[in-house]
Amino acid sequence: MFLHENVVDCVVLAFDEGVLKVLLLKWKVGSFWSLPGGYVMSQESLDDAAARILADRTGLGEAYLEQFHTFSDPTRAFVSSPKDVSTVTEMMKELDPKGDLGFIDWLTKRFLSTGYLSLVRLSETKVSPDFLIDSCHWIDVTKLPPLGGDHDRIVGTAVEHLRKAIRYSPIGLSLLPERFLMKDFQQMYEAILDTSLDRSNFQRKILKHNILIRHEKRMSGGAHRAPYLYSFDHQRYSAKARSGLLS
Amino acid sequence: MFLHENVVDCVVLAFDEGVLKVLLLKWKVGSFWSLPGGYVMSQESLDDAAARILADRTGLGEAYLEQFHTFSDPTRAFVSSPKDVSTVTEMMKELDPKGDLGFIDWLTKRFLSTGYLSLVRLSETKVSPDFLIDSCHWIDVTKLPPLGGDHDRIVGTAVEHLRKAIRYSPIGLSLLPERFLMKDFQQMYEAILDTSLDRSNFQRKILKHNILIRHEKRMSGGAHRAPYLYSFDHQRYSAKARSGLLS
DNA sequence: TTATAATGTGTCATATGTACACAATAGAAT
DNA sequence: ATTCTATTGTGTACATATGACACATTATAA
Repeated sequence: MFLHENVVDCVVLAFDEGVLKVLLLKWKVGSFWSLPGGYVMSQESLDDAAARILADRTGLGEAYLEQFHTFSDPTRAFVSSPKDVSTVTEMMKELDPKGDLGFIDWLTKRFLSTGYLSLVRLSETKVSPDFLIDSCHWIDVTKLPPLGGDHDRIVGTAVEHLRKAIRYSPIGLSLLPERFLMKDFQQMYEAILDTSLDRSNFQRKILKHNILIRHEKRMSGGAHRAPYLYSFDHQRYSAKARSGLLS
Repeated sequence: MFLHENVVDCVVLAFDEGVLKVLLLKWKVGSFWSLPGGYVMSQESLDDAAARILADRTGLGEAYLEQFHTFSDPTRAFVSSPKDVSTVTEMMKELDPKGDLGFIDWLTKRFLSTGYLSLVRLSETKVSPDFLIDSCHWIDVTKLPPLGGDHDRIVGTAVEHLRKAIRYSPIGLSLLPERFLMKDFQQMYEAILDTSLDRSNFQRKILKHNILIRHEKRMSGGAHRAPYLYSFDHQRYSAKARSGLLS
């Protein structure tokens, strides 16, 4: 009846140097930037497609991964301006002389794109380019380069979704290592909520939930009192009524 | 490359007799129950498709309408059991002797279905069946009949979404008439959150936000003090930092 | 005129939020 | 060794929010 092409685009976020960073791909053709994405195959669920695409690009077998929105603007082709189309057409002659890939179609068609939010630990990823992708970069979400299509809007929606979701569950922990400092924990919340929080009140509030395990101190952090390391008590959290850690 | 069939399913909710009700369709064929839904056309956005389907079924030109999830389980065909398929096959001979509609395919294929939540005023809707639909009913969301495919899960996800969304914005007002009683307002929140709230504290909390306009009293409500009517002050709400009305 | 029942507002104990103060301490500086 | 420094952990005091309930108000029914 009405046939559509469905893709999945992954907004892969990591917490690095105190800021939220998103994994972006720089294309060989035209130096376009995009999110990691790909087709949804015939008998594949969206979740499976997203997991496959994430795994292919980052090497991660398990990671926080959640659908947040499906984008469908009929004008949302990845490349739209006539100038860009001709640039791409030219460059494609090198990469695909026989035109087997139908690459132009691919870049200029409208797709239904389902966005997935993934939260990862930067250190656990092994990102890799491929024959279409020149390089992979972790970019501060507040300093995005011009992205193809509506990918900038997709990133924005993903961050907005994260901001809401973090009130209902401690998913932010997916961004931190197994053992972390209270300072890191706080900075992670501050980066996501784009606000500053009172250090001592934050600490008291989080600890009162009783779902963090206090471990040994981390020494050699400088000429001052050494902070404790903490980890998340999954069991204790599951036992309680699930909720967010802030407000 | 990979072609899919995309549909939109609308979870249309109304507040009636103190409970949340969802608009369900009873099919002529097989007496199946389903949500109102339909195809996404070639150059149509999902939002447009949802608005079209809602308008066709309820007559509503404007209504609260928001996408909440895309369902894609490969096994999510509307009719799956062999028994149901044969029942439908038989009954289809009457409705569609020449097989023009491809109705069996339609019921047994997997679709990508994007769920939309709509909040309406029951009194403003004019629901209408059609040549495939026997009748339309408003059903208590906590007392659903067996629905085709995963439509029960879609309703559940929609209500869950509403429960979260209502914390961020006063969308619940879309369920109430222009002027309403504080009691209705409270019952609406209670129905959505599935909890009971203290009457006097609720009233004080809501009024403190200063976004309700107090009008005349509603007389003839019974042998007791008459309550005020209220309406929502959109301007004042827009001027403030947008947020939910409950904590 | 009185009774009734739902409504609007008051009160108080408790919990939570917020802004600081202050003490503790690991390592650097002397 | 001793002192200094910067960060961390905890304390305190005040404002505000929440929750449970009391009480006064009042439109209609009896």
